Amino acid sequence: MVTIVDVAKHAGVAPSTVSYVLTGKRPVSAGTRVRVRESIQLLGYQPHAGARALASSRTNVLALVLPLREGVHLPVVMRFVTSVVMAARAHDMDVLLVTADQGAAGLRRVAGGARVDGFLVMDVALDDERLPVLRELGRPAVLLGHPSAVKGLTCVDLDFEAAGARCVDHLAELGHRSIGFLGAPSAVYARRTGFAQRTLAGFSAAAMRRGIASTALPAEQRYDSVHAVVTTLLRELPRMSALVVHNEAVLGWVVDCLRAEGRRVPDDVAVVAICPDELAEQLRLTSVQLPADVLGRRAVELLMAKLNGQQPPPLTLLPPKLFSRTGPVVPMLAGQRMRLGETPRRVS
Amino acid sequence: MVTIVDVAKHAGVAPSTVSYVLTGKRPVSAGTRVRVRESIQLLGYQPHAGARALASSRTNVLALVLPLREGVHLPVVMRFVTSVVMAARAHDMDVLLVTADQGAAGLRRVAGGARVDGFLVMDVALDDERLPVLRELGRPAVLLGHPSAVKGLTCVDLDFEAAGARCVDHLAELGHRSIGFLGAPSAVYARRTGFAQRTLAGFSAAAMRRGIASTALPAEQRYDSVHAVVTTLLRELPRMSALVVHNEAVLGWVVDCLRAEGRRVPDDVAVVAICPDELAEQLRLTSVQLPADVLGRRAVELLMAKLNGQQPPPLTLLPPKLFSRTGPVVPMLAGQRMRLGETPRRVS
DNA sequence: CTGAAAGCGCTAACAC
DNA sequence: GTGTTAGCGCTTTCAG
Repeated sequence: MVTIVDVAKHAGVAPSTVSYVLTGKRPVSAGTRVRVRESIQLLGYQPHAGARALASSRTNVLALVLPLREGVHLPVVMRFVTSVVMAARAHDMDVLLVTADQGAAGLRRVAGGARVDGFLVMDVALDDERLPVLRELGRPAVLLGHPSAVKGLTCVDLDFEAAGARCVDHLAELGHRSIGFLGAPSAVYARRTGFAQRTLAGFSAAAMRRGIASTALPAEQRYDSVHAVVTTLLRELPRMSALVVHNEAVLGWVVDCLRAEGRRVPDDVAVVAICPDELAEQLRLTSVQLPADVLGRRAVELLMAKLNGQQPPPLTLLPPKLFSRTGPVVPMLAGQRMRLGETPRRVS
Repeated sequence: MVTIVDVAKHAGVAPSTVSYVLTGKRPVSAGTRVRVRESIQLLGYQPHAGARALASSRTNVLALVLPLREGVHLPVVMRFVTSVVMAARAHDMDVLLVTADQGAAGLRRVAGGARVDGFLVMDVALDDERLPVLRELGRPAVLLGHPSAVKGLTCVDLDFEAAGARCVDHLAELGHRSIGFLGAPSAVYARRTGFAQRTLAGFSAAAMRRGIASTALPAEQRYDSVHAVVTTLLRELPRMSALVVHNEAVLGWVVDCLRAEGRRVPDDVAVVAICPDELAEQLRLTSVQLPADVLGRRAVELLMAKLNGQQPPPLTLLPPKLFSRTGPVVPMLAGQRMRLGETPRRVS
């Protein structure tokens, strides 16, 4: 293995100088800097992460705490993961995965062993048991999602309340006076997950404010549940002309079910979703974006700020963006014809 | 911070003894062992990961290299991730995430800095550019998926070839004589991804062997593409009575499209999928399981074996398991009625 | 069965 | 602007 001493010898300088070239923590004359860089390149030197962590008590690793619970939409989680990893890499950080099932003990273990510099925690409940632990550990942490009391924390989230309201406003402007809401599985509300409750609250408040009739129901991740919810909504709100869907997993089925009940989408019932753009694009539905990439990146940036001793605001809320998609909604019903792309070619 | 010296003093032993109690690398008398354990507990001692790595050149961290390319199904990747993390934890290992976009350089960086003990690489292409790098790094690695030449490597994979054949066999036994194959996006085949090609090969060979008419087409992740493929298949194989689908992302649409073309599922066209059980269960389709949890766990176990100096076989293939689901397939068409669960209750 | 002590490779005072 | 050096906390010989 090639060490810092090897590099120092090769460049004819002291080990510390090599270190300073690498960290930039003290000025090095241009000449030596170049020489050291060349030696590093030539010898293929890579600082030993453990040694560095030991000497500097900085690991350049952050922990990403993942949810694994019912009702979390795997593709969305995966989008967060990739955006966090890429953002972290841009700050020369690596990402250590901690699954939520390891609970508070997992956080303790990882922090206690000085394995990570800070935490990124996803899927925070309104009254999350990990919050006291996070405080006690005294390591910088940023939450993706936010609990009820935000004081002393750093949280990033989409403004779900505004998102729920935004859907209503958009539909109201189009003239709808009776709007349904199809939400996440009931378990998600039962465990007081912030984003779900807030979206619903924003939706309800906006409907109330505008004197719009509305009803909200949770939907499980099964076709029959979605179907039951849709028929119930149609029964309870006979004049329902629009539906807000906050449940990525069953979004496609919602359209199916409306059609199965004889409602054309969007002519009879307009559908607005709160979901990742990619999914809405695929189904060609109007939607409020769930910008996992932006949220992930912002979370990493806030964590880096805290690691550098700054005190970012306790709550960063991203304003929701509604993207209106008109035109034919897929999937189509029997009998209708799609615009076809080129004829598929055989797999080679 | 509480160090090994603190524990040693508290227990009245030498630091080395504490170390040996922890690692078990040399026998310690029952009495002292208990005393040391108590002190550790009492003081809340956690070994410093960096110091440990420096002294022992073992990090207890493994790198998981994730694919991020077009056509990889995010939920499936996420299932692998969680199963790998949980299996790793069972071996007292943590998981560091490396995204494939970091490429060979990412592997070099992580290995060179002694950040990890070994690699788990997902989504390996038949002629993967990272393989030579992995060899050169000289760290234990296990591949999820396998390239064409397996010599000197350690790979775990579902036996996709057998999976493709299994679908044909199952359908043949049910009397089908004309079977279509709807595959992954063409990009997946273009980049010579092992699992996709092998499934197709197994399917084609089995059809050939049994004298069954068959046609295979790739499908993009858009409704119009799926629709085009389905109509093309129906045109090219007019007597097609069964369809094998190897494309999780569009599985639901396939059923929609068949119905849009006036074919009842499964009465007119039987559909067999190769996908995670959960998805098949949701759609109530017969399927060959994609057991991400088993594969992930097995991969970790093989990596641990290599870290312990063993030489596991170069290729572990899991036999495919077909799970037959009969009864109504969702989603239903307009006019048809689902068995309803209980009436949904309002979101509190 | 246990202790003493020499590093592991790097950083960050402290010197000049 | 650069060199010297004392640790960082742990493992692991070598001694007993």
